[in-house]
Amino acid sequence: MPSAPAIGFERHDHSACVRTTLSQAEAQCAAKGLRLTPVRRRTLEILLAEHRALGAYDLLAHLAEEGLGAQPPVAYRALDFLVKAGLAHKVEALNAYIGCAHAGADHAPAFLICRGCRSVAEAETQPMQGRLGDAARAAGFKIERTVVEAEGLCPACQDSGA
Amino acid sequence: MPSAPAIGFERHDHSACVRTTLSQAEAQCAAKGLRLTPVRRRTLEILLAEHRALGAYDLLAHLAEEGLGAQPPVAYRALDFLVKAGLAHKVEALNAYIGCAHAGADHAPAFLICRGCRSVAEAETQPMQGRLGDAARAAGFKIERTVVEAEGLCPACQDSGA
DNA sequence: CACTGGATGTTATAACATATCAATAGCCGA
DNA sequence: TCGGCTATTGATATGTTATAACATCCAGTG
Repeated sequence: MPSAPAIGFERHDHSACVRTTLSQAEAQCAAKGLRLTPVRRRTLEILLAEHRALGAYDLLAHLAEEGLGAQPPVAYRALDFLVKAGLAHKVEALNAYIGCAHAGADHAPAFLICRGCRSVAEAETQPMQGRLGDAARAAGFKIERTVVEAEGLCPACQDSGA
Repeated sequence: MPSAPAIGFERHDHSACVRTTLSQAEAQCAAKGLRLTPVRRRTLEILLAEHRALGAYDLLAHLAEEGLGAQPPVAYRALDFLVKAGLAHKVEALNAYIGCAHAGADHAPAFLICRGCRSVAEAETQPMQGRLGDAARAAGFKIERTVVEAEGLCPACQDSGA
């Protein structure tokens, strides 16, 4: 079983990881016959570049600056597309959105959310394992999607005496 | 380690479970020096009686009917109190609130959310166990609160051909 | 070309949540 | 009992997140 550790809180070369992920996204969309249109592509790029959870209206502000649309549906449509395509996720605890750090297969993400700096690290879960899976089996419940999020403090914010 | 299975999707005697939970809540508040005022008590009663996730404004409509206040802050204050006291929970995936099924100690709830009938079952998790705990330890992340929710179909809604 | 389906543009509104300030009620020590 | 503190409530306004509804455009296909 492959392990997918959080890659979240270390510094790294954003511009490189954005480029890589973006080209992977293009390849995937091409392969699946999905259209990564300018708004959608730019939306993903913004999410990846920020590397943190962004509200739909924050995103919309970015898009509006660039003449890519100024009404809420523009942002929500792009986000819906990316989420459905597995290229972004919604962080429910924040009502915010984040670019997927593991572009690729369908997966059940889990998030570590720092309340200090609002950065978010993505890990993987196995939904049917653990307590939630036990409860679902016991109840005869059929899981279609899972939300697994932890709020707390990242190492940096623990140090800076939060 | 005590097991706390979901009690969610079976029929049972609501009025009895509401009464019981409510009197437990009163006892707890008395013990901790918290004030279970009329609005708060009635809010909890409504949540327990519904036995499903209720939006803040749905709740507010109930309260308004009874002359307990008609402005949003009334509902949100009551909900905040109950959530902080561990007597209710917020279901993040629904932006909705539910009475706690295990009135009592601090706990990390997990929810099974039926998209068919919007009923919600509550189970328990152990935050630091499983993948999320692994990821947190690996990242040096300090978990303060967890959100664990599964969306899908309850047995009844699976049968009724959803 | 004409048709079809997805994507976009636009307006409006629904749904969820909080800031702020004034008034009141319960509590506790002097 | 008085005074002062704090929690609670009342009320208005506003901020934030999300979707409904409908028109238009545009690319690919028969």
